[in-house]
Amino acid sequence: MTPVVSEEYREKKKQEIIEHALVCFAEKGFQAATIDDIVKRSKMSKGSIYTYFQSKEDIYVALMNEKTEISTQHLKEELKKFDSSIEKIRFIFDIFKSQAGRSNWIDRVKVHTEFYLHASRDPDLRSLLIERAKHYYINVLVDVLEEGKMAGEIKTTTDSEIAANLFWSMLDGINFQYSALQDHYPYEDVLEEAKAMYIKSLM
Amino acid sequence: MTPVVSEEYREKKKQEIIEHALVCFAEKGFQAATIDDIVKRSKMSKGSIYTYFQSKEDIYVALMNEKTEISTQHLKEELKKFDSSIEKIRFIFDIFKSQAGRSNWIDRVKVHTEFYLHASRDPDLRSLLIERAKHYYINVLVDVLEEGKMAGEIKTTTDSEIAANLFWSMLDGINFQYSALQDHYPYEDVLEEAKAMYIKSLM
Amino acid sequence: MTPVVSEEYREKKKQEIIEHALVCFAEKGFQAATIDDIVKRSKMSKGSIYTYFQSKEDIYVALMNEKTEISTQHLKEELKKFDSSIEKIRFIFDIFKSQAGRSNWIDRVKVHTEFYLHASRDPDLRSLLIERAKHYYINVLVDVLEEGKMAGEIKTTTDSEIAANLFWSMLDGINFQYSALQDHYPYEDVLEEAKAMYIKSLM
Amino acid sequence: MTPVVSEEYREKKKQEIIEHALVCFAEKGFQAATIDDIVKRSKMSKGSIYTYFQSKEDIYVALMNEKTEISTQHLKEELKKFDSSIEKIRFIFDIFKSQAGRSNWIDRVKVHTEFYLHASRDPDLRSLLIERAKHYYINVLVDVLEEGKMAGEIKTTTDSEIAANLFWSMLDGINFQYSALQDHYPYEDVLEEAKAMYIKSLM
DNA sequence: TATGAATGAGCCTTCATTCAT
DNA sequence: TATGAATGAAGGCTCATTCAT
Repeated sequence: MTPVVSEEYREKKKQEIIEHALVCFAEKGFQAATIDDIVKRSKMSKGSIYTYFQSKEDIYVALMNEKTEISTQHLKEELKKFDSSIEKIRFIFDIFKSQAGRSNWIDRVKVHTEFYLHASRDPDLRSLLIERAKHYYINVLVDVLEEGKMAGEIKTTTDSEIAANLFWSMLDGINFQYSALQDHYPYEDVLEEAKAMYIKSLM
Repeated sequence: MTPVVSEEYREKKKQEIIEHALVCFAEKGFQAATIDDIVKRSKMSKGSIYTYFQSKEDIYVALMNEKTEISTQHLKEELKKFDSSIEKIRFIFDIFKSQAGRSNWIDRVKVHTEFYLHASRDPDLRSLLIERAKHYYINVLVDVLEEGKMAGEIKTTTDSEIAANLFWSMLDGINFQYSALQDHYPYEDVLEEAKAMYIKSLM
Repeated sequence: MTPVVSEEYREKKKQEIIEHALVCFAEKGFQAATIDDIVKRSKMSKGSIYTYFQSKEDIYVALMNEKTEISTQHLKEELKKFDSSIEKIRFIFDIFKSQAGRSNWIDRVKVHTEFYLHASRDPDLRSLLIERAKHYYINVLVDVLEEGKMAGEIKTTTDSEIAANLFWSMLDGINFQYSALQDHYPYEDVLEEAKAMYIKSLM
Repeated sequence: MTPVVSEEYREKKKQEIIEHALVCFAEKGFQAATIDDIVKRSKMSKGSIYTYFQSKEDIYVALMNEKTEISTQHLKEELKKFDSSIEKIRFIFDIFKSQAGRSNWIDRVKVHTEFYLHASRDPDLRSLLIERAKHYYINVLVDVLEEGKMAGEIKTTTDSEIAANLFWSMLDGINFQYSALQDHYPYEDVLEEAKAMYIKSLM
């Protein structure tokens, strides 16, 4: 067992690399971004990067596994603060809305989208993706919706699974368009409209 | 001096290359797919491909410029068949639904998504993309919605531009999730749900 | 035996190709110039060019074998017009001087130089080159010099072969510098100076 | 952050590549010589060569910028050793004469000639060439000649610039013929004759 | 651990030449 | 004879990864 300090150091270093890699991948795409790009950005040596990660792909996967504000883990905690299901859903939309100005939000969306594409081509990653989509994102929403049905907030004819899928698909689409069109896309307005529409459809 | 081969022959050849390229790009992604992959698939020679296209990117762009069932040009024509705005919107959802089984629909979506990502990084392509998004897709919907408002089908408080953006974003998101998760994604059900939700929100 | 007319036609065509090829080779160099360049310039088809020449190299060699104003064949005839050896030498310098303005003189020099380089690497061409240098160019001068010695115009201590070599080397060098530096090189003045110097050294 | 390898190491490596490239370029010409040829000769990896040079052309230019025994820099130093202008001129001829046996002299001349041709087609390189020809080679000779005129060694009617151009053109031509014809060319004799002729013309 | 030089497989593209029409 | 599409070998260059220091 290596000492804790060393482990912390490793973690800090990995995190640093991941952050710089995110920008590189967002800027050029995973394939087009080179290790040398990350080297330049992170001001680390090429060898160093390979002490912390086994391959470029490894950095990519680590980057996607990273905790973000919208990770389900974190999301679940946050949602506990609300009693109403509708409020919970409102809250999720608002989290996205609050990302609007964030400097690296578009970067994250781009990398996320590309990673989906990438993973859809790799059997192992694809399984992981499906697993995560199903058991994490979908389930978080399904729980909220079921809860809402029980509480009488949401009409019982709603198919939670379908509705949950629609929920995340819609957000994905909005984020994606935003990441591509940026200033030419009315991100916040569309999110607000989507929120109203989605909630209306549940009631 | 009449050309040895007809213009139609050239067009047929280009189309052939594009079709094989679509599969290759979908399978591996634009970057990872090699000209040799296209050579193998199309059973043409490498040189031949370069007689019809200037570069790999050129094939990519041609592929995206291709007329499809969902091209706005075609869409506008089709929409004229309907009187009601709501019916028009229903129709668009149904076009997508009808793609569900189509062999290369997922390929098309993947390539479309990746192209968006790709274009968002290239100033020239990006301008083209924004132009097209705005003046084609958005406007088609805006026209339908405005028409619906005039006809009293759609509530006048609707902001057509926002609603139009939401419409296409939602479809993009649904298609994207479908292309990534495939059998694990209830494409048709989600589309049906989205249709109901969207229409409800307009009334 | 094909009819004479057809042979003339072939010759005319070949000549045409050669002329366009000269410009292409001069502009880009033999290697960098492509058959397509010649196609574009000559407005013939690629296939046509290959009916008259077996290969790019073939055009190159034909181009070098072409009769020019400075070809020894032609030169010998011209020199007969002069009685004095010194006058003959003067005349040769003046031929070069008269090329100064000629539109394609620099092209010819460039192609000539490059062909020398090229031929020096190909055993067959190299033999041809040596043969031609020796038995043609050198001998023309040697004859003139020997004649001059006999006539008492040129001092008998002159080694004709060395002097002949020096003569052509000097001209080669002057032409070469001119072709490279063009307007920045005082071609005519240098030729005049060289003429004076060379003649002085013979007497 | 000290570099892992010293600057001298890098310089040594570059030099090594240049030396092998010289042979390759001389053997086949710049265009025909491939990076793989240099790889084979130098026994380095392809990637390695690209760590030290940006492109094939880059190696070519570096090769031409290299210090040689006949570089003006070096020449100027050497010429200081002589008081008499005539002696200086003699000395330059003798330097060339001393190259006669040198293993890579012919290679150098070939590459030099081809580079001139090459540079005459590239605007940037052409400017460099003209600059260098004028301000270096020509000026070295002009200085010697002017000095000689002042000292009464050289007749004052001589136009130094013309004479200087003739000087280098003549040497270029002699070297070029030698490089092409090799054993079939009486290099040393021609140089000796040229020396006598040139000096005689100055007095 | 840190560094960056070394490696070489792999890719896009070019182009001389062939050949069916 | 004329045309230009088809061919595929070959070449310059990149870049993920390794490894000696």
